Amino acid sequence: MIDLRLLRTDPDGVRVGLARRHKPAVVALLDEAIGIDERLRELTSARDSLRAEVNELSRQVGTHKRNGDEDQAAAAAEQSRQLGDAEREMAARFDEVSEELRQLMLVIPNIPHPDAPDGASDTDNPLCEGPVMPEGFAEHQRVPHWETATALGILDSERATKISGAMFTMQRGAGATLARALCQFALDRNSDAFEEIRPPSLVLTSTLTATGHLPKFADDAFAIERDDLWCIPTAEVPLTSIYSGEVLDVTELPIRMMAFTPSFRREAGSAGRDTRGMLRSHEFDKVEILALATAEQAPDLLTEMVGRAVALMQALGLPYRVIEICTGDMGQSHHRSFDVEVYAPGCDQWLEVSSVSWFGDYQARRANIRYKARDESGTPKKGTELVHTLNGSALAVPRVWAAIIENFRQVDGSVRIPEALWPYMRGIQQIGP
RNA sequence: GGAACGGUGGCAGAGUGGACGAAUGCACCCGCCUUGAAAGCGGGCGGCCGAAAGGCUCGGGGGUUCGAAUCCCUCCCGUUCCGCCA
Repeated sequence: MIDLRLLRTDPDGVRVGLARRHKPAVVALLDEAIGIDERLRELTSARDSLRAEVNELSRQVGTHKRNGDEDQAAAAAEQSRQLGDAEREMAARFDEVSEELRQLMLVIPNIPHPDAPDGASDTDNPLCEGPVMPEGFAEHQRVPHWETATALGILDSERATKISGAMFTMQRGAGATLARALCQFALDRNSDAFEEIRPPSLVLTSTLTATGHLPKFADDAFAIERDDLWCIPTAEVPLTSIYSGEVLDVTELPIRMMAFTPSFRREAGSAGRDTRGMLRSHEFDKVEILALATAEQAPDLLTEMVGRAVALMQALGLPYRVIEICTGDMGQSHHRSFDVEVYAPGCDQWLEVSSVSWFGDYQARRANIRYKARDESGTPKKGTELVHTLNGSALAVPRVWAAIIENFRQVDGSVRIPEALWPYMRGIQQIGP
């Protein structure tokens, strides 16, 4: 959620900031929220002053009773009872308006960072690093991974569909080993700075709301309705909420965590796209890195985390590039965001293999993750501040898997395994004849 | 799933209808004392909303009452025992 106080003190600033997303509906929501908030504040003070009177009268009842003055006590009680009725009515109206405002605030997106590039859609995303299009591929690399992998017996999409329906994949033999090796590799490469976590893969509604996936994107997630649980679409979801409702000490920050988890996505809006191979599926494995930080620590962490995602692609020897996400293409919770893409010569596509984002305090406000600041002498400051959250995929398995199969396909149809993965491959350095 | 007992501030732990936003201890902060520290003494010390007055907050929600940490209902969580189970 964006800061309600900022909305009150600088509504125009917020309006200008959100307008950069190029979504007129968003600004309309904002204006609606401003109006509701004004009503809410009027109700608050009306309700509070009624409560203050009831409380004061109740105190008087006590005092009178202690003094043995029953008549006065009864009179005050009667008066208090009448005010109490009015208070209840006012409180009910407050609750109604308050919930209305909350629901609205939950769907208002984050304000883009001033340095985020302006743009209307993904075609405006500027290139930060790497080639527009890499060159020098041989004919034997121009084979889609699903053909190569099926021929090698390491991808069995047909049987995956038999088991679970469309948009599920299954790797076998060296292909399954490769998928797992990629995870192990990504975890090991980040274990210098990130605590490894194995979080739950099913979460409460409140957990999925904290990251911004609910209420707006309910259609994109798998729900287990009978038990009121959701399948996580990314490890970002459980990791972000690990410290929800807690007050951390600034000396603990930044907190860095990483996790290997399955990720479940309904892909409701993508029906019919990328239906072949491993480019898009309902379930895939991913290693995620995440940090909780102060506002001051966040920019450097963002750079570092993009660098970590890039370093993995370099170590694997895959052609990659980094693009920054423009204001019109950003996700709801994003403040600033970068994608790492690798090139897959077989299907001739840039594949998004990592998305690293800074969320400002947007998620922390939803999840209520705060910290106690300290001054120069180390004395705790009064009050608390919201942390900033950042996260990114270190490595999303299927697309990297696909890119490896295509980039390292040999003339004879076999696939060479990048040397960085050898320690995790049980001695397999090449798949195929 | 069944039963019993619990859930109070950073922690421990009192509090069974009114003077309780909450004793006491520990931790923490400021000051005095000290060469420095400890001890001692004095003071302070949760969070949220609000410009303030004031309001809210004793696991969540609802109820009884003029008034609820305290009584009632319900849900959640924890501990122990039983059942079941990988």
